[in-house]
Amino acid sequence: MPDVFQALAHPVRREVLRRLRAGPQSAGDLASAFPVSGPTMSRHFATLKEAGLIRAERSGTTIRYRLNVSVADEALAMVMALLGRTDNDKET
Amino acid sequence: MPDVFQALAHPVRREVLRRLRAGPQSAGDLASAFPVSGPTMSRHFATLKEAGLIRAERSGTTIRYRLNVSVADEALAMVMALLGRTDNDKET
DNA sequence: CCATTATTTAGCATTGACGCTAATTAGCGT
DNA sequence: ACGCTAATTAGCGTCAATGCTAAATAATGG
Repeated sequence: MPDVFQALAHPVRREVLRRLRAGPQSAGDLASAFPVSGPTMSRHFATLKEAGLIRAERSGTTIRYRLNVSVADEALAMVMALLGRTDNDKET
Repeated sequence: MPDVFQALAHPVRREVLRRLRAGPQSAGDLASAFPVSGPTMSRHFATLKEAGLIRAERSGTTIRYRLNVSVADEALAMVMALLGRTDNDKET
């Protein structure tokens, strides 16, 4: 799984993930919500896909993307392990 | 707050954060734990500092870094908002 | 098979990240 | 002031990420 953190590093990709939390969406619909070209969006999808965060599913001519919940959960667990509290500190 | 996600995107910086969870540590001690030059480490510290994730504190000639718990908590909350479950899905 | 729509891949330019060595700043002891 | 140690800033390569337009692939309908 090629670096989930790298995939999260770009605002467009984060927004894609946020939109996919509401449910699956086609590449086209997703792409039209951003001020970048289709090919560029396609590359962002590929990055998210390689990180395992989303999955593609063909439906005729359109491709529907959806959040890969298990990997998202793993990523969240990693971040918690990294930044989460352990009752070692006590300040702002 | 200059992109926390960008700061988390590099493995060395993540490891630094992980080490700082155990408590404050000097720049030198921290740096000697990684196979990169001091100046490079210094830049990583700067990135983490700009993201607000760590704080510097001079102690004589040495500089001690420590996790900024409040920002770490905020970052964690952001990731949870991004990837956390909402009871909308039901699969692997 | 050709046209059309949806999406990705190819190719290219620009920008930013990363890492190095050399030089600089900062503090302390003599 | 000088020298020493700790750390950062400056300057410079190199490589990866981002974004574009143009071309290719995939699926469907006539």
